[in-house]
Amino acid sequence: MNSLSLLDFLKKNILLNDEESKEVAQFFKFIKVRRNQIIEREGSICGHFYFINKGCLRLYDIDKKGNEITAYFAFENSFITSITSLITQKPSRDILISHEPSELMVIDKASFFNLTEKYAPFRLFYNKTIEFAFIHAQMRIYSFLGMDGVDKLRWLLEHEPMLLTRISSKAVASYLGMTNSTLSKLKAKL
Amino acid sequence: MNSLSLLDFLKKNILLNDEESKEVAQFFKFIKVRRNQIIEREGSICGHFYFINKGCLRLYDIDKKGNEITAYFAFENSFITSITSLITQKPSRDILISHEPSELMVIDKASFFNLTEKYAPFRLFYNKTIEFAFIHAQMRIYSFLGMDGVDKLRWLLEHEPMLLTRISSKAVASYLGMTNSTLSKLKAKL
DNA sequence: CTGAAATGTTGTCATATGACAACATTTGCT
DNA sequence: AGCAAATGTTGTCATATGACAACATTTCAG
Repeated sequence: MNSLSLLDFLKKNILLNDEESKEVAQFFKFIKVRRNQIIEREGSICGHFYFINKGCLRLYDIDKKGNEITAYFAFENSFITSITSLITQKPSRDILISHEPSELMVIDKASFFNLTEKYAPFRLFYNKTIEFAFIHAQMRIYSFLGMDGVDKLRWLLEHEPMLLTRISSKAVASYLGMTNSTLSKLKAKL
Repeated sequence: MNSLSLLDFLKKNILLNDEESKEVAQFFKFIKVRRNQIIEREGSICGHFYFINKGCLRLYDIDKKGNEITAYFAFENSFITSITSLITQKPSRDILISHEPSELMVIDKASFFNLTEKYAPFRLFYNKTIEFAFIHAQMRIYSFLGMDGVDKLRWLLEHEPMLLTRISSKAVASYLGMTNSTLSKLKAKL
């Protein structure tokens, strides 16, 4: 059964009971994606949330100079989407891509927000998720605006070491706001 | 009467009726602060939300090198607080300071969250506020990681021009992630 | 009002990082 | 398995920005 991990998550992290968890899970659809597969593209209005059963996704943007800037990464047992486009309902600047072969549970925006209306714990979970996404973004601003390259790399080793083991250097560099050649040189320096 | 602006805000932006607005407003306390007065200090656990009746506040942090990094600014008719400390209930890295003589309506954390329980429109407003704070932080990451100084300044002129008219250059520089001397030179270049 | 402190401007200089390129390595398609 | 494309490494060079300092201007407290 493909939604085992989602059911677990609904029970343990969102604190729904068995019954509710099954009801909620019915609104999700299982999809499988290859490595480096684009899941949401730039220019479209994002209408889905993705729960990651297995694998990892990345949300990024392409700036005026043609360079990638990474918004964030997500791994198993977490949700990801282009929240900006989803909330504003404007065409997205973001691209959502898989970095490993992944198994996802997809839910459309309307169903998702209906669930936040119907199930108080689900709403609470959504609100907490946004709060922590904000705190994380804020921490990144604090951390990256002041630091030089070596310090950013050390920061990453301390706070999000998984990125360095599971994600391509190019994508990590785009998350740290530097080029891949600079990142490569910094890693050599240690 | 000091809470006129708050009452207006509760009615127009949060969509509470007259009765409800008055009830809600009772939980706020009026305070007046001078220019450059510290309202929340580093190291304490933040327990209040501040509605700005008049004036402007800034939330910032001091990094390892001793440089200021600004999280955000807020002007009249908006809320501000050290949301990270308030949510995590950990000692704050943030300092909240006034940049003009300001009139504030303060509410403690517990009362605030009680209001989100009691009044659905108030809860909705809080959730929307966090969503947009997140979107704003994300936009800043996108905008600032890739850009050089001139582009950041142009970005600011386009998106938040009020900062350049109402806020000291030093504080603006700390928002853009550059030194005040660099900002000064960039402004000279146009 | 007056002087002290904070802020803003401008200059010089050192340095971290981007741009670009050559090459090595890994990945992915058929 | 084998070739093409993407990614990673390393080098050289140019440049934007930080560090620091001198000075001008503004702000603020007594």
